[in-house]
This record gives sequence, C-alpha cells and structure tokens, in this order.
Amino acid sequence: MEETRQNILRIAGELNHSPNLRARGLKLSRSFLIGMAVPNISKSFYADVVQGTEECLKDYGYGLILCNIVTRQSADRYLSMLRTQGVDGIISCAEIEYGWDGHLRTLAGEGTPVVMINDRVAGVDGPVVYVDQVKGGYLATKCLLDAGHRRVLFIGRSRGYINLERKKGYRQALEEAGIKPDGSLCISFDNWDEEFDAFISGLTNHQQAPTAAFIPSDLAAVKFINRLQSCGYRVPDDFSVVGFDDLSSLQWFIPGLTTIRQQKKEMGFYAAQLLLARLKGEKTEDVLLDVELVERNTVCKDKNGGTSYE
Amino acid sequence: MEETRQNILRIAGELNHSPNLRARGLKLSRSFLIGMAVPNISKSFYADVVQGTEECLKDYGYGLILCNIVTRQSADRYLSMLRTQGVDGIISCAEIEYGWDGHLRTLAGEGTPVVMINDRVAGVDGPVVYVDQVKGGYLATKCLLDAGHRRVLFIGRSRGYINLERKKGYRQALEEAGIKPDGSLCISFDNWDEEFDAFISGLTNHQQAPTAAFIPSDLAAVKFINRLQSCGYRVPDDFSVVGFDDLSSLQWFIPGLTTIRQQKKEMGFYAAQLLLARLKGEKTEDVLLDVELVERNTVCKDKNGGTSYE
DNA sequence: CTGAAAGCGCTAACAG
DNA sequence: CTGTTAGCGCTTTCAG
Repeated sequence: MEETRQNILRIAGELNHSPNLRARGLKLSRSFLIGMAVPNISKSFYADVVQGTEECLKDYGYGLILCNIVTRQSADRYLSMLRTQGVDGIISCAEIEYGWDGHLRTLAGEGTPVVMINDRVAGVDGPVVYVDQVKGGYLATKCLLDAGHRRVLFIGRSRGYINLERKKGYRQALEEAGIKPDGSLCISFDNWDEEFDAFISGLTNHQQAPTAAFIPSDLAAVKFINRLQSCGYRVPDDFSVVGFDDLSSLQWFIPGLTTIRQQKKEMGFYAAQLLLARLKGEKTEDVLLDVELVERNTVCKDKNGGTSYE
Repeated sequence: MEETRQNILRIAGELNHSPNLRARGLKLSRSFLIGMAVPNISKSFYADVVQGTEECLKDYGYGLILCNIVTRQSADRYLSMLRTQGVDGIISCAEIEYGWDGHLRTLAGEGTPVVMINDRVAGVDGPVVYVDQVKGGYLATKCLLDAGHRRVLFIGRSRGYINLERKKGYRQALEEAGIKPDGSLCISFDNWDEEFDAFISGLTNHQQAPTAAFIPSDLAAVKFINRLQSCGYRVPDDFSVVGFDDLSSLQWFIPGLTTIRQQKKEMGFYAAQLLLARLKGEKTEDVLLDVELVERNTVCKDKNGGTSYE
C-alpha cells in the first residue's frame, strides 16, 4: 500500500515515463493504431475527412496511420504495412483504385474491423458512413430548375457509385418538374482541351442550347467555369452552374460557387466513432449524413437563361 | 535443414503470416513508426508535404502517424501519443503553435531523432529542410518591379521566420532597383472587413498610391484579389499581385495567380530521407530547396500601373 | 489484498 | 553452422 504510493510518487517524479505500448500491445494483441486509407490526401476533400477522423481518434489514444493509395505499388505496400503493424482497425474511403478493394477484403477476412466511408466494398463486413448523394443531386438540380432553367446539363461520368447516385437525384428533380429526360444533356469531358471547344460551338449554334449545368464535383465545376469565361461567357449571366462538395479551398474563387455542402470532417469523425464502438464490441449501424445547398453566385436567378423557352 | 525448408514452405503456404512488428519492435526497441507534426492537414500546402513524406516512408516499411496540431489539447495529446507509441523519429513542420515547440524539445531531449521543415525549433538538434524564402520574396518583387511598378506593397505580418525571410527578399529587390524602402508600404490586415475598406479609400484618394502588391501567401493573395474585384478594381489591369506557395487548389482561380512555386512534396520527401539516414546513424546536413517564379495573369506587364510616376 | 511468475512473438546471443 | 534459450515490458493469472 505504502509501496504502491511510493511507486506512484516515483512515477510522478520521473514524469516522462510512459508505459511502453509495444509491450502492452504484445500482451493485449492490440496496437492502438488505426489505418486510414484515402485515394489522395492532396485533395482537400480527403484532408478534411482525415482531420475529422484524427480529431476523434486522438482523444482515445489511438494513432492514425495514413495510407495514401495513389499507385498499385502503394496499395500493396499498405496492405503489408497494415498487417505487420497489426492495426486494430481500418477506415477506408470510397474511390480508391489500384486493387485496394481486394486488399481490404483480405484484411477484413483476416479479422481486422473495417469501417467504410461513402460506399461499401463488396464482401467487406462493417458499417459505412454514407452521404445523401441523391438528395444532393436533387437539390442542386432543383435550384437550377427553380431559377427558371429548363435545359440543364449533367456534366460528369456516369459510372462509379457516387456519381451515379448524384445523377439519380438530377433525374428525380427533372422528373418532378415534368421535364423529359434527354440523354444528350448528360455529357462528360474525357479530354477537356479537345471536347470543350466542340461543346462551346454547340452552345452557340443551337437554339435550344442548355443554359445551366449541374456538375457533381466542385473541382470540375470550377474548371468548367474557367473555360467558359475564357470563351467569353459570363457566369452566371450567360450560364449557370451548381457544383458538389463545397471545398473550402474554393472559398475565394470568383464567382462564388453555388454548390452542395457535404459534412466532410463529420464523415471522418463518425467513421472513427463507429470503429471505436466496434472495437468495444458494440453493435453499429450505418450512418447517413445530410447535405445542403449553399447558394452563392453561379446561378442566375433573374432570367430564365438566355435561350430558355418557358 | 530439411525442417527449415519445410518451414519456409509452410510459411509460403500460410502466405498471410506477417511477422508481428510489436514483438519485433519490443525486442529491437523500435516501432517502425514515424510521427509527422503539421499545423493543419486541411491546408493543401501541408497535405502535399505529408504526401511527400509518406511516399518515401512507405517504401521502407515505416508507418506515418499524422499529428495535426490545431489546439493546445491536441498538442498535449500528441506529445503523449508519440511517447507511448515510441515512434522512431519525428518530422515537424514550422508554424505549429499551441506550445508544440516545447513538446518537441522534450521529445528530442528524450532521444527521439527529429527532422524539421522550414525552420529550426530552438534547442532541438537535427537537420532541417529549408526553402529559399528570401529568393522567393526577391523574385516575386522583382517580377513586379520589372513590369514597371514602383510603389509595391508588402501585405503580410512582419513576424514569424518565414514571413520575415520573404520580406527580406522583398527589400532586397527594392534596394537593387534603387527604390527607397517605405514603411507605409508594408501593411497587414488583422481584420479584413474593417481594414480593407480603409485601404481601398486610401488607394483611390492618394496620387502616389501603390499599383502592385507582393503577398507572401497564395491564400491571402486570392482573398485580396477577391476583395479588390468586388470594389470594382480589375486585376491585373488596375492592380498587380504576386503570391507565394503555388497552391494546386488555386489552379482554376481566375485570374491565374502569378506566384512563387515551392517544392512541397519534395520538402516532405527530403525530410523523410534525412530522418531515415539519421536512423541509420549516417551524418546528415540541412537541405535547401529552390523556388521559382510562376508567371500567370495577375501582373500587368504592359503599363506601369495606373498612377506610377516613372 | 498484495506480490511473484508466466508468457505475448520475436531476435540475438550462445551452446551444441 | 544449426538449434535452443533468454528476455524485451507489459498484463493477467495464480499463489501467498
């Protein structure tokens, strides 16, 4: 009893002695480490998500090992690193390529708890933090429709879970407004330099040219606006656009992009909470995060778009 | 011999057995973990630096623990986490606040190898990866001077190693052009909303008003341009500006920002290499990274700025 | 209720 | 040159 007290005092005296997590982990077969896989930390979107995760984990003494999957080789390396480091769990974002899905299945199959963000990887058990992509697409399109636009483009790829969902929302809004879907309004630019010029000449020459676009990615939207402006178009006066993401890095972009806000940090935060709950053996359920429209200055509210025919 | 062969075969058979790093680390007293401290991963600048570090480390089997120091509390938590996890080394960026300097001194004092980025923390031994900030400030200012501007603002705080160095370069360029330094041209906005209006009225009312500004931060530069434009000024026609950083997130900003490019990923990469070398017991030296001017569209080359008096 | 001891999975030193 | 063993620092179990 008194010895114990002395021990405590001695420890307090040494002050800088922290228990060795390696030994502790060896005994407990835990590492107090969580792996977080992202497609690219340099995209401000994922930096925000990571920050959210990290904010939650650090309060519970868990370290976050960042896994930036940018090549097939990095995917392989992280597979083995997560294994050898013996992480206690993994948070994995959607949109990761380079065979990561298979690696995640392997890891999950070996018993590592996994939480997914934005989409489920087939064959991997675990909760996922979803975002209401459909609602986002719906709100974005409705905003354009409400401003009087009738021929609204969807500019983006039509594959991948996320884009598909957003497109679903786009169609929903159109339908609700009684507008017949027109396949020719759904386009994407694989090669901007070549295809954008063709697009522009189409815009000027056709009478029933589109007057607005929903572009399910802020980065693409900003690029689009940039090109439009260098072709002499004014945004939103001549053409309206709504993006998706609400990237903070675009804060000072002019004109301010009307877009759909996602709860980026929350995404990471909730994923971390789910994982922690799972580690404690608690039951977990998928989380669905809401989105909202952020109105700035890329939607022309006053007129029905140049050649609209309402 | 034959048993060994069988062992190898069995291992190959099991295939998914990876040696337990915890046990290995316990024996070797190493963790194969590196801590990386940044002021804010959500700033695209640091995301790039982290990506560079991570790219190097993963090839050597080291995991990267991200330490995002955004509050005093997070600084404290990471101090103890880095200790308990027993990281093999630490890479620490400049501009971290919340008492981190002291924590880093503590950790270094306990024997953890440290590599610093952008500035040395007093009392911490270890190599640092520097950027030629003075040259950057010089190139930025010279670019404005070469375009004919004579009254060039320096907009930014006059404290902190990095800003001070950039300002040094600004003064150097001025001096070289035979322009007397004018303290009133060095300003900073503590509260944009209030002070910017005052600044603008000064701009319109004075005959010898400045015609250009070097703003040693892209984010601030873009904000400045944004404000300028909403006051009816055109950039670069009415006012020229040069930033610093060359943030990729500003890629589509209009007008394209003329700025100083820093080698962001390289910064992180070299820091990792220095740390690895240190862990191997090799001798290390500071690294100085070069910068370059990236000319885009925020400097008016044709005229000497509205009210210039050359 | 306190104190000793076994063992987590590995490596390095040592004996055979 | 191969095979055995001690022990890294902790936790947990078990004996005192």
